[in-house]
Amino acid sequence: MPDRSPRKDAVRNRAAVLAAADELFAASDSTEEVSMAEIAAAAGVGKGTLFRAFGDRVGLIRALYQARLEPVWHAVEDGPAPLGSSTPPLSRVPALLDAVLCFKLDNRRLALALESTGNASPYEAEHYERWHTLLRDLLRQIPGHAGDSDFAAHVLLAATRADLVEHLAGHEQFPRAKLRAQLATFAAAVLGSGPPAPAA
Amino acid sequence: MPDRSPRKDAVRNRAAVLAAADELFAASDSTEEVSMAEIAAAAGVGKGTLFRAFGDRVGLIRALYQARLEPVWHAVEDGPAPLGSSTPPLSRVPALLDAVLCFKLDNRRLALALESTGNASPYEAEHYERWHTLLRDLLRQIPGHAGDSDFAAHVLLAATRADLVEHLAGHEQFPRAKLRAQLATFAAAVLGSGPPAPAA
DNA sequence: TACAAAACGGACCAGCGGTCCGTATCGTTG
DNA sequence: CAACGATACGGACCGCTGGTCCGTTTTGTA
Repeated sequence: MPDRSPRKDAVRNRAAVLAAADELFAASDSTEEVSMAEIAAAAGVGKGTLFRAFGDRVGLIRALYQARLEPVWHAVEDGPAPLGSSTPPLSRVPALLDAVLCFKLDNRRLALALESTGNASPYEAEHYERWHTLLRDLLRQIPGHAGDSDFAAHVLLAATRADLVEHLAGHEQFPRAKLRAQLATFAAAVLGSGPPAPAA
Repeated sequence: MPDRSPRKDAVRNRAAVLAAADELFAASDSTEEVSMAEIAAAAGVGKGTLFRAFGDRVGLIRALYQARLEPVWHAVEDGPAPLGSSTPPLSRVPALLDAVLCFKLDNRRLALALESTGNASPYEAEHYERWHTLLRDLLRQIPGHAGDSDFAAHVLLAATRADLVEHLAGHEQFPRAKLRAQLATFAAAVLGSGPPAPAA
């Protein structure tokens, strides 16, 4: 019996903090302006509890992010087409990119917070590595695709970066559909290294 | 006489601060760990002086960045081929991207600091807008190029983002030449032709 | 019911970016 | 050269932050 099961109040408080943080982040313009003390107060919990449960600020944000991301990952790993593994690479890649883009659109504040929290590079987070590895391996399987798949995967993912999405969708008021279409077009151009079919 | 010319000690101190900041940033792993007080001390100046000269932290970093960037801009606006405006778009675009990449490689810490300083999105900085506008207009002039030039310009620039460059060149130890070649290949694919021949 | 083990919470801390204002320097004018 | 506004200096000072500590309370088991 190496692990003890966590106590009831601990899990309740953890959930309360998660919920409070989620709400506060969603309500504020920038994540930076929500302090840990505020989150603790909103959750009806002491600061010590908050830090014991999540370690530090990034720990909290990461936990929230992972929770939101989990269903998407599930769809990618076990789900049906076009996200699931039964899809051929040439159509799965755009589907994945679209899913990532939609996720960022739906979780703007959170993604922004995670990708630009102080010092830590988003490229060292393990969820990035998962996306990158998957995408890279798919690109390798596409016959016509020239160039280095590793780098191409990085760039395609960079097209969905939270602050770029925020700039286009938020500051420049691009509608969701337009962004998705542009990303799809761009991905198509990259995938078939020759000139792509005329845009619709 | 709307402007007064600045006092001599003011300009001397400004230069001292700039030099000290430059050195400290270059010496530290992450810009975040260099405090304003340290910079002031290293420059042999009071904190007040520092803040009066640059406004705030981002002001200082931006001033440093602009100073480094100026020669590159000069080469792009008035210089000879392949960066200058006499170059045809199809070969000028890769040259510009390469110049940006090299600049980021040569100024890793600084670029990293500017692109991820706290809250401010790098997409609202005016130097970004200059690059983006130039690149977008060039893309529009390329006949075979399909898709939205505005978005494509964003993505191509995203391929040179400081933290991606840092991840690849620093953490993954990619040699400089490899990165440049990969970016060139990728850009060529986007521009609408197959893989290019040159690989110097 | 007794009693460890685990979790709580908020006073507390060091350090940050940024401000303020009494003092020192500049450079201009007679 | 003297004198005197204007300008810049510098570091004590402020509010606030993320993060820690430890006496107190809750939990669950024997």
